[in-house]
Order: sequence, then structure tokens, then C-alpha cells
Amino acid sequence: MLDIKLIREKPDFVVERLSSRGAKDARAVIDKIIDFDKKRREFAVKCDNFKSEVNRWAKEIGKLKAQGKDVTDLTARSKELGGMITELDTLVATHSAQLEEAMLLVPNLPHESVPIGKDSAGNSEVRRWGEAPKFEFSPKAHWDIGEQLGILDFARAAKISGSGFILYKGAGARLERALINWLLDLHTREHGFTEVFPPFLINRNAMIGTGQLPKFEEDMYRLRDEDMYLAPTAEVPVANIHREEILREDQLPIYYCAYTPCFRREAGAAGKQTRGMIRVHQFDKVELIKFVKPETSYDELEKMTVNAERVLQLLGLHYRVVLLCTGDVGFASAKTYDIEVWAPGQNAYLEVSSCSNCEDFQARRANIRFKGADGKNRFVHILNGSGTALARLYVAVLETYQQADGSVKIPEVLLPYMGGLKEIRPS
RNA sequence: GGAGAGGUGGCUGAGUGGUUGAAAGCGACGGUCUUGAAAACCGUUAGAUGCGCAAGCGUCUCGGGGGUUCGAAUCCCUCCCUCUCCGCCA
Repeated sequence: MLDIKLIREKPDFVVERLSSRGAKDARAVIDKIIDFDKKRREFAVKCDNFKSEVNRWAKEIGKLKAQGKDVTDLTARSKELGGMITELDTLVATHSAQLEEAMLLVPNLPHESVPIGKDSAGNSEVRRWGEAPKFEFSPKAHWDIGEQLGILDFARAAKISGSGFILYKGAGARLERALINWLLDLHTREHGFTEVFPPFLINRNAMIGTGQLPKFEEDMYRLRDEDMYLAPTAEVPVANIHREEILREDQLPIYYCAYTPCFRREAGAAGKQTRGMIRVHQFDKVELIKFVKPETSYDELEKMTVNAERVLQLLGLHYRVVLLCTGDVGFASAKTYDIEVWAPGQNAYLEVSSCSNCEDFQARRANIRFKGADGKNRFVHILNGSGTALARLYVAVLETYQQADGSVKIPEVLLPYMGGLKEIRPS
């Protein structure tokens, strides 16, 4: 959520920044918000004045009654005021609700360092690591590799759930588990993150806190009998750990990492390439989340991105880092780096990480603050980054480490996690 | 799921309708004293929001929401959460 004061004081700036994201109706939305805000305050001032008067009478009545005096006139006056207060309270409430509703739908403002652009074509590559591997043979796609090795079974996954789900088997299941464990170990042992294992079912308030709701309801899996959602990313439960809290300054920065499965309906993705495990309804992910002081958040974003890149470097996978342009950054983010790994069987880069600085956008929604040295409470900045998403990482591993005979070598760093298995061959 | 007991400031814990936004203790911060520290003593110590150039003033908040009343932390309704017992279950 944006700061209403910023909107009041610099509406043109806000409209300009929102428009840079491609919001066509930014002017109208901001005008509407300013109007709600203004009216709400006008009603609230009137209402507060009446309340003040009623409070004064109430105290007076108390005193007089204690003295045994007659208070009929005063109670009559108070009742009269009470009626007006009820009326004004209703007006304040409806305007507040409308304001809130509008505010929750406004995305974050892109940071000044973000390139202006309309869509992903406007993104800029910041760096590249390694090279696309060369093969003596024509590299296969992971769905062929996986099915021939008997480690991935899309048909049976569909039987259980539907399309867009994965059944890992044997060494394939082991590989998924190895990746999860290795990622958690890497980030906790070498990058200073504290491991957490959060709930996967999320209530409405938490979903609002990180920005999934109310705008992206259709993207989420929702329970039928309770007002709960399946976590679309660990960012949601983990960023909400400190909801409604005031942290001590010396607690910051806080680094958390968490493994969770991620559930996404991918509504609207029909027609896009859906073969294999590149776009699925359930995938595993190890997520990095930071709570930091505002003045450090952009340094922290760089560090977090480097931490995520390390995953690919250690696995020996070629990748590039892309800075998203204004038209492509996510709803809650002010600045985002995507990391895209090379998948030889696809002859394409696949997004496996998205590292974002949400600044105080989520902290405002979730009301997460810290008490500064001056005693003032300020909103923390919240960052999140995939470290990394598994299904696509798995694709890159299979396709990069495939051999001419159809087997797949296990990357060096995963060997301790694979129980002695050095390569996966058809069983 | 059933029955019961609870949810008060950073913490412990008073408070069953009238200057209670809230006693007291602890903790924290500042000061006095001290070479320094401790002890002792004195003082300060929630958040949000609005009006105002400011000083300051007002409103709201005792789990959330609603109600009764001139007036609610205190009474009523409802929801959430915690604890105990029973049931069920991994």
C-alpha cells in the first residue's frame, strides 16, 4: 500500500510513476483516492468535534450526578448529539472503506533505477554467468529425459490431479528432495538465513498483507469451507511472520529462508506452453525473505540476488540476470531482478528466481514496523527472492547434465545428498 | 466436535458502568549521587489518526466487530485466539 500522505502531497509524481508501469487509469484512480480521503477527513473532523462535546458532557454528568443534581437537560443534549454522531460515523466509515478498497488495488511505485518499459521487451540484462553447454548430440527436453529414465510421470500425475502436476519417482524424487535440502543448507550455512517451516494454508489477512489479495484472487487456490488459500509462495507466510509487530532496531536485518510447495492456478495461462514442468500448478521452492531498515534495502537486494545466483554457479548452470522494467515489475515490488537459467532442451532461458525489494509496500499492509533510535516507529522494508524455484531448476539440471546415452549426471554439490548415486540411468 | 476458563500497556498484574489511556511491580531510558559502577532517590516510558506555521488541542484503540447507555476495559451479542477436560485422530 502506498503512503496516503505521499498521494496527498505529490499526486502528480504518484500518477507519473504508476503510469510508467502501464497503469492507464492512474490519474482517475488517484483523483478518486484523493477525493475519498478529503471527504473522509471532512466528516471525521465534524464527527470528532461532536464526540469531543459529548465526552465533555458525559464527564460533567458524572460529577453532577455524584452531587445528586438533576441532569435531564444535559442527557437530552447528549442524545441529540449522539444522533448526529451516528450519522457522521456512518459517512466516515463508508468513505474509509472506499478509500481502503481503492488503496489496496494500487500497485507499488517503481524505483527510480528501474528502466522505463512497456513489457518484458523493456527489461535489461545486467550480467551473464558461464556459457550455454555444447552437446555432441541433440539435447533432449526434460520430459523425454525424465520419462525415459522413469523418474518423471506426467500421465499418472494427471490421473491423480490433472494437467500441470508432476509425479517424481525413484531417483527423480530423491533428486527433488536433494535439491531442497541442499538449497536450505546453502542459505542457512553460508548466507546467514534462518530456516523456517511455515504453514501452507494462509488466511485472508496474510494474503492481503503481501499483496496477493484482493487483486489476484483468481490466481489462488481457495478452500471451499474456510476462508483460506493455498500458499502461492513462501513469501506470503514468511513475510507475515511479523504482521502487526513493532521490531527492535537491533533485531534488523532479519533473514529467513523457507521451503514450501507453491500452488498456483495459472488462470489465464491457457494456451501458453504447458508441456513438461515449466509451468505447473504445484512446484517446490526455497524462498529468501528479508526484513531490513529502509536505508539498507537496495544493498540488501543486491546481496540477495547474489545469494540466489550462487545456487546456479554451484550447480554449474549457465544463467543471466535481468532487471525488470517498469512495465514488468510485480504488483508489490519497487525493483526486481529475475534470474534466468539456461535450459538446453528448450533452447531458452527459464525464470528460476525473482528477487524483489518491496520497500514498505507490504510492511504498510501488514503493519510491520521497527522502533528507531529516535524512538519513532517506521515501516521496515521487505524483500523476497526465490533461492530458487525448483521445477525449472530441475529442468535445467536434467537438460544440462544429460548424456548421449540418455543418462543424467548428478552435479557435484548434490552428491552428498544423493546417497551415493552419481548418475541416473534407466532402471 | 462437546463442556469449561481466559484474552488489559515491553512483561507481570489490578481494575464489574462515571475525570481509568488505564493502579502497582518489573524492565527500559534520562537525571542526581559516584573516580567509574552498583545501590538509593527523582523523572520519563503505547499506538494510530485529524486540525494547526507552531505551541498545542481533539478523536480512536484494554483480542476483532457490533449493541445497550448521557457515559463501557467493565453490561449484552458475535467472531477469533489461548488454556483445561472429554471425544476423534497422525
